[in-house]
Amino acid sequence: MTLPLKLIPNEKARRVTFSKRKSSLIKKAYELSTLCDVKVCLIIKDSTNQPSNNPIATWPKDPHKVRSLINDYKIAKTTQKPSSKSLQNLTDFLKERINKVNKEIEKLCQSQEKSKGIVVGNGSNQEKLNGNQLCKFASELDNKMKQLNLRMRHLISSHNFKLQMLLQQHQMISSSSKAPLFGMNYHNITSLLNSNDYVFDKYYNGNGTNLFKKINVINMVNIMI
Amino acid sequence: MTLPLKLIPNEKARRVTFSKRKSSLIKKAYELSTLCDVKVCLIIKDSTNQPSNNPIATWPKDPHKVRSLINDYKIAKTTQKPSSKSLQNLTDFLKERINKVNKEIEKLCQSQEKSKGIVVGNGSNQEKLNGNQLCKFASELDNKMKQLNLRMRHLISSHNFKLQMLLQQHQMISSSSKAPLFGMNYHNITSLLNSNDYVFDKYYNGNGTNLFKKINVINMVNIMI
DNA sequence: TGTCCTATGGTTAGTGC
DNA sequence: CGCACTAACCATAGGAC
Repeated sequence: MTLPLKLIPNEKARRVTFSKRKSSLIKKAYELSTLCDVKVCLIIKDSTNQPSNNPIATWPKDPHKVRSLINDYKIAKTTQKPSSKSLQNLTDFLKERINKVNKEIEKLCQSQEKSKGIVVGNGSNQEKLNGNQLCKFASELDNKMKQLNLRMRHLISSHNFKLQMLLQQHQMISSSSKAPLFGMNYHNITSLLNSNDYVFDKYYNGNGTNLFKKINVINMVNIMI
Repeated sequence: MTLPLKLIPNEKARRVTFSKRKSSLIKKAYELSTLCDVKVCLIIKDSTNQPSNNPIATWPKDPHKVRSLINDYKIAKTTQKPSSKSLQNLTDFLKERINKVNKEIEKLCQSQEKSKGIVVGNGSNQEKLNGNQLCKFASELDNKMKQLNLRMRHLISSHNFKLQMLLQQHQMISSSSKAPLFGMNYHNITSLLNSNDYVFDKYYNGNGTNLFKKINVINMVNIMI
């Protein structure tokens, strides 16, 4: 009957159709995965559903498999861009990337300045905040943390990629470990890795209990860029 | 013709089938999303493909939409468990969560100890690493960073959730902002937020240039748990 | 690789219970 | 709400190009 490809107006019909088509879609995903030996992940969020039920269905149901494919996707996303640009020159590429990151930081900072949050921590009117303001502050804080989280992920993957490029380039240039790369020798790099809070010695020597107390990845990235 | 639901042995037939069924699956995902106004995300990884092409296809193609739904999924995953446990007591819930996090940390640390990395940073044999060893080290580092990244995301979202719970609980108990919550008053919380490297005053007062140099979220989380 | 074609079988909107 | 049914529609394996 070739129903038009737009939102089904009748709510009941829509829910029935959703249920049926969701099953079929999951079945098809399973078939594709089985027949062709590929990893498939399906995430369906039904925001109209009552919030008591879990509004997000996935295939596969196993969260580990979902997480695994999401990681694959993210890794592919961060590593595919350089190849598309024919990888002209490593320094040019890094410069470009640094510019991009700096612009993003600038943009983010400006958008932060525009949004007026509740002023806290300057020591004068902290005690005047009431419960409602506290909640508002919590919400604000939550948003900021999410933004920072995204930012950190980006910086971390950016840093990982750059470090790997540096070291691979280093290997290509010379088999001797003493050859300088971009003005840094191996000692510089290891110093960098061990600088400040980034304690790799404890980490690799098996004493991992203080692992998460000392890590300040942001500082590393700031040194790198 | 009811082909059996198992891997298609013929490679060419498999690729053809994969291509056809992938299109159909994407079409179905699009139809479901349009007809029923739900967010759908499809990730397909074809590992058999040659690595030159991007082996991961998604629907929608827009990475922002993919990222958005992935975030929705992660949020739902972290917040769905308490509701299933009827949210008995907040402190019990937090204790349980703390135990869980600690166990995960322990597990992670143990798995770290088992995998033998190249020993760096102890100052004795750094200079003896050659180019190959450097690359190996870079690869190791990359893996560790990925794990740390995952870990940090988890701790951050965990922290966000707990803080929000605390503040909402605080509002429920009393409209006065001076009521203590779990032995902490409002001043404690703001002190906590402003402690160490977490400089919210600069952040909120618009001087955001040093924003990313000072943040040490891990310390915050360690204080909270 | 992609497209077209076709017979076959699977999917689905609508209906009834 | 879920299940069963059915006619119409669609997906798809296989083949050809």
